[in-house]
Amino acid sequence: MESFCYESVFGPICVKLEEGRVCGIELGERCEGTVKPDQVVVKQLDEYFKGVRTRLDFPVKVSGTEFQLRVWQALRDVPYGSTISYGELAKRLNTSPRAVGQALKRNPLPLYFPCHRVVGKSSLGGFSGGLEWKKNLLALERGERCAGDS
DNA sequence: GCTATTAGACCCC
DNA sequence: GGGGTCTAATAGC
Repeated sequence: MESFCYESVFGPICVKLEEGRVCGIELGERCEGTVKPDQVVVKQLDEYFKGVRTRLDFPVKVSGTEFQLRVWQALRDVPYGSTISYGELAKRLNTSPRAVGQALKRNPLPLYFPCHRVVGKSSLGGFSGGLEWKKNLLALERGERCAGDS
């Protein structure tokens, strides 16, 4: 498995590649970096973390059940800077909130599939890379300086 | 197949 | 706000 490390403002990110395509993103993980960082991916991440880019679009390789792919694809319809509840997303996919949560948890490509934009109805919900990331990313998209600022 | 588990939602107190 | 109950997909048996 090829990989490289990207240093974001919120912390390190390990990007995993397969056949030149992104197949995994791990937030908060610093990895060895077996290959030279992919400039296309790095540029998009730079722009995203600067708040310039609202959508990541690089070649990816995803694997999952048909249901999971449907959920992840649906995420890309959630507009930048807004959030959707698990229930609402479930309604769109004609399934249950619980199942949506299961699929999101197994999302191998956070950021690319913006699972941080999915929140619980009366709580933040969870996040695979840690809740701090979710809060930071939402703050970034809402144009705030930093999470927790008052 | 069946059972336990889960990043939710709902209702009731 | 803290318990129960329903829920659908998944992992493990």
